[in-house]
This record gives sequence, C-alpha cells and structure tokens, in this order.
Amino acid sequence: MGNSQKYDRQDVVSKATHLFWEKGFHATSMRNLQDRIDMRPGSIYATFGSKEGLFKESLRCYADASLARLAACVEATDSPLDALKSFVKSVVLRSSENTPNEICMLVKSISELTEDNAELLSESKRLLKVMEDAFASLLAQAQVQGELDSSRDTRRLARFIQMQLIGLRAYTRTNEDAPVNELIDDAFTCFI
Amino acid sequence: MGNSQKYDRQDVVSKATHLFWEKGFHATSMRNLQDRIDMRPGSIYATFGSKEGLFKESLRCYADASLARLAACVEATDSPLDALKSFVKSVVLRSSENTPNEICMLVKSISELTEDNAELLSESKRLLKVMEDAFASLLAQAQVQGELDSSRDTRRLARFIQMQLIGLRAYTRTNEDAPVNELIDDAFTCFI
DNA sequence: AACCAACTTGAACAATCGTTCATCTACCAA
DNA sequence: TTGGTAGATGAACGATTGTTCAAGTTGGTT
Repeated sequence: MGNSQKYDRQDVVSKATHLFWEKGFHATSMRNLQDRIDMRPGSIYATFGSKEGLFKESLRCYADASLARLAACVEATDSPLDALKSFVKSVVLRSSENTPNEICMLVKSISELTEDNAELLSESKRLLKVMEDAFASLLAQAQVQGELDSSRDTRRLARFIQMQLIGLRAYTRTNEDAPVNELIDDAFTCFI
Repeated sequence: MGNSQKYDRQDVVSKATHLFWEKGFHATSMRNLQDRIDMRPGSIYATFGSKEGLFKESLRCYADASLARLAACVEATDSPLDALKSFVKSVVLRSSENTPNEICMLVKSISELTEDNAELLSESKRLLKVMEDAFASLLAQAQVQGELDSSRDTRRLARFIQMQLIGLRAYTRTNEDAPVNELIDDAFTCFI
C-alpha cells in the first residue's frame, strides 16, 4: 500500500557526502543539496530529519568508504606494512578518480565545526579514532608476522601515522605544486 | 577637521582575527563581528570594504604574528635548530595563552574556502609559503653554522617540517587526549 | 558662533538561510 | 472501482545573511 520509495538512500547519501566534502557543512546550503541529490525539502526532512542529520549520515558514509579502501589494500598484499603504505599513497595521490583531491572530510569537519554542532564534532572525532584503531591493529598484525619489532608501541605508532596522513593531505592542498611522492617517502622513512 | 578616529585599526583587526580563527569565515557573521570589535556596520564597511576585506586583513595579521613568534624563538638562542623546535613546541602546545589551541588559521581557511572566495584562498596559500620560506632560510643558517649537513636540501626539509607542523596542529585538535610532547618528539626525530 | 568635513550610527534592504506542512501523487487492498 | 495510505511536492515561513545610506555626531577652522 502507499506510494513506493523513489529514492535509493545509499545513493542519495553518497551524493550528499561528495557535496559536503567539497564545500563543507556551513557553505553547503539545503538548496545546493536539493539540486545535487534531486530531492525536494519535504522528502529530505522526512528522510533525514535535518541538515545535521544528513551530514551525520554523510560522515559515516565517508568513514565507511575509507575503511573499505583500507580493507582493499590489506586484501591486495600479504604484508601489513605494504598495505599501509599503499593506503596512504592511494589516499594522498588520488589523482584522477571520482573523489576530489581533498583534505580528509573528517578533519575538515573538525576544523570548521564548533560546539554549536557538538554532535557532529564528536562524531567526526569518533570516526577518526576508528581509523586510527584500524591502523593500530594492522601494525599489531605486522608484529605477528615479524615485519615490525614487537617492542614498538603500536598505539603510539598508529597515532604518529594518523598525524602524518593528516599532514600530508592538508599540506598537498595548501601547495598544489608539491612533489607529493617525495613527501610521502620522507614521511615513510620515519614510520619504521 | 572632522570627527576624530574612534577605532585603532590594529586593535580591531586583532580582535576580528581571533573571532575568525575560532569560528572560520563562513560561520562568523557580520553581527558576530560587530559585537566582538564593537563597531557598527557603516564603520566596518567604510574601513574594510567588505567581510572579505576584513578577513583578508585578518589573515595577514595572523601571519605577521606567526612570523613574529618565529623571530622571537630565533632571538632566544644561537642554535637555528633549537629555535625551530621551540617554535614548533610553542605553536603546538599553546597551553593557556590568550590564543586558542587551534588549527593554524591559514590551513583552516584553505580547508573551508572554495573558488567562491578565490582571493582569500590564494592569499592563505601565499602566506603559508612565506612561513615555509622562513623555515628554509633558518635551515640554511643551520648549515652555515654546521648544525645541519650541507648536503641536505633545505627546501625539501622545510616542506617536510611544514607538513609535520600542520599535521601536529590538526591532529591534536582531533584528539584532545593525545600525548602531545611524545608526538612532537616522534616528529622531530625524523627532521634531522 | 557658524560652518564644514571626517567619522559614526543603526534602521532597513534584498537575498538567502534551514525548515514546515497542506496538498498532491501513486500504488495496493478490498 | 474505490478507499486508504505511504511517500513526494514546493510554496511559504520567520530568521538571518552581507550590505547600504540617509541622518546624526564630533571637533577643528574661520
């Protein structure tokens, strides 16, 4: 009974994610979103409750995609450390794909949001922590396989990698002419 | 002749800088600014032309303060490398001073701005480059004094340091509980 | 004292913001 | 065929946005 659903939620959220990622939370208006995802205000609010609600779902969509990308790198090789490096490269280089060469959406959100949107802020921090934890368990796996000295503190190393990755992505945005591969090499020589 | 100036331009810009730094360009409204700097719209527009004009001046105010901070670190010691490290520490730690524990305002601006504000975007990038150049000439000075191997590429190293600094500041914002001194040490062991 | 010019003021502007809701559409069950 | 209902619609809402400008204030000059 009733009218059948016209929109594919996942498809809609994915489109919203890209727009939010490009322009940020504040600079993206509901009208921008209406155009991009081709929904009218009533439907958007019935589905997501508010602009904040849609943004929150977009944050999770972004984080899921990042975790999937990491998982793909892990699948592609037997070496956890190689997987980590190829993940960093794929995220920082991101030459001509369908995603913009951008700062991490989570970091960008943490950068622009204040306590006026406390929930979005804490959700962004939480999701970044999830990524960092994934790095840590990958490093632990490297220790099991003997790739990494087992005396190393994996949490500390994961924190350091996260910091490097954030720096790499933000820096390449500030300086488009930067020799990215050189920077990545410099960053990786301190990892291990 | 005429009514005398009521406002100290530098004082006003300094106050605006702090507000913009805290909330970002988009989330700071002209009414927020009016309250903070205690000027009425007419005066603001007569003095700065537009919100963009005031923001541009704030960017320069911020960059000037950063350069002054670096200069102070250089003055305080004979070792260029020590000066660099104390600068990084003072910027990242920034425990209880009058400036917020925040991401670099220039990076934050590059993160949130789009081509809709192309001039502000390119000015932010330009000012970051100025900082990087200052790092490079400090490293060259370190080579002269024999602190740094003269075979090292100072531009490349300066780029790397800039990247690390951006990463440190952004990361500590995403994870308030992070052991900052440990992170700084980890970052500095790869510098040299 | 009268005047002018420099400077400040704040009400008001059109545009846009996020959001609501009465109305319409489209489908299934009876 | 009809009635009911889940879902989509978009005009309209009050609030807020960046900005303007006619009017007011102030202090030096004549």
